[in-house]
Amino acid sequence: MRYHRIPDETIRRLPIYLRGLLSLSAESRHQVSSQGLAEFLGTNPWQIRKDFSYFGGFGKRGVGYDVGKLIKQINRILKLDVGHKAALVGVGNLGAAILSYPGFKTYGFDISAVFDINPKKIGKKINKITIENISKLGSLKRRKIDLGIIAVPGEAAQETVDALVKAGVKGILNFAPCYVTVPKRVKVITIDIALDLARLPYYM
Amino acid sequence: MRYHRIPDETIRRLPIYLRGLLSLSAESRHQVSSQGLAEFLGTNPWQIRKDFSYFGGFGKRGVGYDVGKLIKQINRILKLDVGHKAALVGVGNLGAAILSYPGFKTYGFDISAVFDINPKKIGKKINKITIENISKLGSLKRRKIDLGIIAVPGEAAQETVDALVKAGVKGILNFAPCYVTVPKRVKVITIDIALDLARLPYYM
DNA sequence: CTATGTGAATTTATTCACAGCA
DNA sequence: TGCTGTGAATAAATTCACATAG
Repeated sequence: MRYHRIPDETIRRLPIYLRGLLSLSAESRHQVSSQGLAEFLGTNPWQIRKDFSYFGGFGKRGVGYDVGKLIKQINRILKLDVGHKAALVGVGNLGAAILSYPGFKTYGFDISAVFDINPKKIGKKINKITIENISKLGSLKRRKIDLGIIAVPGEAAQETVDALVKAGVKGILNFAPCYVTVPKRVKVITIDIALDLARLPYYM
Repeated sequence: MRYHRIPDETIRRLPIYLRGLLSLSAESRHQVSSQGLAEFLGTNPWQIRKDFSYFGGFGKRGVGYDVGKLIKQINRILKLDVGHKAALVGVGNLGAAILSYPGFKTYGFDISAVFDINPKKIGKKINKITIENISKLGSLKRRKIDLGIIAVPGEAAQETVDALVKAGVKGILNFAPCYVTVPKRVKVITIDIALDLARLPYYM
C-alpha cells in the first residue's frame, strides 16, 4: 500500500464501522464481508473497502474481515485503545442525560469528573460522582483528564471553553449551540441536536 | 441565476447559518456581510456567498445581507416557516433531556405528544405533556403529527421506526445508536452523540 | 469603492472495474 | 472461485478571481 492522506470523511465513518462491528461481535459474528457489513450499516461495499484500504490490508481475499481484529485496528487508529478520561461541565437536563448515556464507555470513555456553577448542585452526587465547583477546573491536569464535555447555556460556552483550555484539555465536545474559538492545538467538535432536526422538513 | 442542483452540504449548513443569524438578530444586528457572518460562525465568506447564491440574490452588493430577510428566506427554504409537530418516543434520560431542550422551538418545532412502553410511566406528566402508551401511535395522523423523535434502546429502534412509519410520519430523528430501514418516502436522520466523541482522540 | 454573485479552477470524495491473492 | 485492495474515472464540493451592481 502506498502512502495516502486519510480523508476526513473516512475518519468520520470509522466510529460508525466500529459501532456496527461491535454489534456483530455481540451477536457472535466473527467474520464479515464488505458486502455484509455494508448491508448492516446501510452503506456500500466499495466505500468500506476503500476506507479500510487507507490503513493497509485488514481482510482476507476470498473470505472477508475478522470482526475482532477489525475492532482492535479501528480502536487503535482512533486512539480509543488507551482509554480517555473526560470532564463534564454543566449538569442541567442535557448534562444529566449525557452522564447516564451508556454509549460513551463503549468507546473507552470515562466521565470521571462533573462540574457546575450552581451552588445548590455543588457537593451533590449524580451517578456516584460528586458535582464540583466549576472554579476547580484547574485540577484536571493533575487528574489526567484531557477531554471536556460542555453542556452549558450558549452564553456561557466560550468562557467554559477558555477555562477548559487553560486546564489543559486537548479535545472538547461542545453541546452548546454556538461556535467557540480555541487555540489550534485543541480540537472542538460541536453537536447541536436541533440543527439536525432543522434540516429534516426540507427532505420530507 | 441559472439552475443548480443544491448540494447536500449546503442544506446541512443552512441551519448553522440560521442559528447564527438568529443570534445576530437577538443582538439587534440588522445587517451583516458574508465576511462578518463567516467570522461569527467560524467559516469563510466564499462558502456563505456560494451557498446563498444557489437560491438567488439574497444580498445587496456593496452593502451585505439583511439579517431579518435572510432568516425568513432560510426558514422558507428549509420549510420551517410552517411549523411542525413532533412525537417523542421513549422517555428515559435522553428522552427527558430532549423534551426540555429549548433548541427545538427555535426552529418552529413543537413536541406535542410523548410515548413510552413502560406502564409505570404511562399516564404521568412530563413538561405538561401526558405520557401515552406506545400502542396509541396510530393517533398521530389524526393529530397532524408528521415527525417522530426516537429515544429508545437500540434493540427497540427498528420496531419503533416501523410503528412510526405505519402511523404516517414523514421524517424521523433517531437517537438510537443503530441503522434503521424505512421506505424511501420517509427521511431518517440518526444522531449518536458518542460517535462524535469517538473521533475526537484521533485529532488530539 | 465595497461586497455580492458566479463561472472556472482546484481540491476532495465517491464509484467503478478489475488485478491479485487466499 | 470469491472477495479484497486499489489505481483510474467520475462526481461533488470548495476555493478562487473577478465582473457586476448598489
